Amino acid sequence: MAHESHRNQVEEIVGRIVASGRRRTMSRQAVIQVIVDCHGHISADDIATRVQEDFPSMDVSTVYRTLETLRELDIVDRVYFADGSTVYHLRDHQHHHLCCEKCGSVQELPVSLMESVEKDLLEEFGFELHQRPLGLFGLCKACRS
Amino acid sequence: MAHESHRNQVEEIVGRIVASGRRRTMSRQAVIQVIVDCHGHISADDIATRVQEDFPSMDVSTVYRTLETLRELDIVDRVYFADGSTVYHLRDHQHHHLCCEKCGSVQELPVSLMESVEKDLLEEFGFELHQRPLGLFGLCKACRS
DNA sequence: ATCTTTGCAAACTTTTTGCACCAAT
DNA sequence: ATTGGTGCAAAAAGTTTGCAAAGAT
Repeated sequence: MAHESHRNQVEEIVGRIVASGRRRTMSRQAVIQVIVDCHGHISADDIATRVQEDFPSMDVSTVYRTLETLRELDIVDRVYFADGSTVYHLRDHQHHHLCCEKCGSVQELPVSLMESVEKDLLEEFGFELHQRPLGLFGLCKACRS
Repeated sequence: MAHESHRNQVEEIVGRIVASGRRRTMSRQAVIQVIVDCHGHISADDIATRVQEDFPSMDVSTVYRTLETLRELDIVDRVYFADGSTVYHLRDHQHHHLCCEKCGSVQELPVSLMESVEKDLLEEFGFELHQRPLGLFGLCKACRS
């Protein structure tokens, strides 16, 4: 099952935290578990809600502090979507997002699709694009038909 | 001078507000003046600060309410940048933004530069992109050399 | 005179911080 | 026993709202 197959990944990430000289704690493990399980992007508040199903005493501030630690270690990225929402996702998981304005689905988009733009920007403007993950909005295939 | 040449544009926008059945007020005129004068994007807080130079009693809430009105009338757009900041700009002024991470300069980018991506998304994913103004980050020409 | 808009204060949302207590090493 | 991490409460930062007074028509 899904949970089982993610255990190694969670353990690997916890290992990196410990290797950095920080401590192994339930809170950190739980936050990482949720991020790994969600297979994509998730908001800080949603992480808190899900973690609190198992650990009701866990505070949002701990979630934020854990996310900050994970960002310092380059394990997760924080992404500001074009609709104003803020989400987090694993860093090994580099991609943009196609968000459907109608059904709310989010589809991943390989960074390669922005490469032509990256090239154009450099040639026409001398601007070196840093590929921050983007949230692009529109209508998905299903909602268009 | 700049102020002089913008007067007509400000007046035209105020005219649209009046035409919509709303009232002509100093607050609205001042907010529009600042947005027109800034030639681009500006945050709600910066608008408030600049307006307060002339009208010290003007409250931020009035700025937000005015911005909401201007958005309802399709006069300004609100844009969420990829760095988490929120800015407003005139709607006739459709463009993306190239924000330099080093010097903070913001350069405008015609929507046409995303058109190849728009086409690719439709062909490869069946996704219909709605061109919301984007804030793209990287290094500008000057800072690269 | 009427009905809209404003200023002020207060609420709300999201994220950060100070501090005493608890837990991992 | 230390030092780092957590919960709680409170503070910031950004935005929205209720209400009575001021202003535009």
